Amino acid sequence: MISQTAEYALRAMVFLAIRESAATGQEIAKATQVPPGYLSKVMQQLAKGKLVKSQRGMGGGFVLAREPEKVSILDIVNAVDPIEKLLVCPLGVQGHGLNLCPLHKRISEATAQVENAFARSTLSELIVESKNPLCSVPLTPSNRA
Amino acid sequence: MISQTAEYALRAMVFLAIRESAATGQEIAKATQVPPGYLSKVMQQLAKGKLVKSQRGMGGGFVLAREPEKVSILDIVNAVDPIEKLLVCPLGVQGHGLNLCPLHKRISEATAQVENAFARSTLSELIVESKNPLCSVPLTPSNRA
DNA sequence: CAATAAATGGACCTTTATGTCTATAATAGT
DNA sequence: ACTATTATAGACATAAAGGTCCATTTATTG
Repeated sequence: MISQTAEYALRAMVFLAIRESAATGQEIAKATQVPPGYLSKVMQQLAKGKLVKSQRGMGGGFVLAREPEKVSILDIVNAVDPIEKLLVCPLGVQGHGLNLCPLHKRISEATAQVENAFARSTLSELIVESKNPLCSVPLTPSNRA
Repeated sequence: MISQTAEYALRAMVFLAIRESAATGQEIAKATQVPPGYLSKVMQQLAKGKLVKSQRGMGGGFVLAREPEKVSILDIVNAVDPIEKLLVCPLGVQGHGLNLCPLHKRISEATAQVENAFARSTLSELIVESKNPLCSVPLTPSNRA
């Protein structure tokens, strides 16, 4: 459904939202169980997508760039791994602009459904909704603010 | 949304449904614009999934194993590339059996939506619904029955 | 039986996604 | 100014998906 990379990005964002203060890559990686080296790549993409702000040096790390209410799941997924849209017929056939054949219309509709669902969910919903945000990632002394 | 392989499988099945008689791998590959060598792999998977019947030798090829009304898009996708279900928390956390955290619940729900949408569409719908099935794949002399 | 036409199975190659490692650049504290 | 800490960038490695090729098997026809 979504790529591994998108999963990682979502976990990291949820973690930052829970935490409400800067966290280093190491901390995020540990808490979210993402390979540290790879996480840094993902965080870079999130930074480029203006979803987090990064700060180097001591006391630095990553912080959300916006309120959790204003970040959708779709924003996050798109930042690292844009959902491809299928606006063009995968066969080489020209001439039916947006008039996709029934097969591709079905696929396109399913994609749109997912996009809408993801666009409607905000980061804030993901943390207030349960006592178990992020599958109970523990806020240990090392990753608590 | 769906893998390349699943796309290929769907195209091949639509083609067979339109055609209503046996077609060889070559014919299907040409009509659906799938690399012939790869298509044969895909067809094998469809055969193992009992969606098509295969026949070797002269006059052989592939035929649908069931009426197009009784084959769903989901059947086809599952035959070649099962949608992974996310029933287990991707973090290592034990203990919340089906009680996924909000994040994973969202992803899981989106997956379920797509599955339902695909389960509801049948192959027959894909061919009767328009004059342009399969993005106007032409039935040339070489691929017509 | 021989020849041809097809699918099957397996080995192999290529590309993309995922993951690792290291050197560099920026920042803060001393 | 120096050192420690942190993100950044890029090279590299591994795994998975996509794709090619060929020998083998099964079937049909003459």
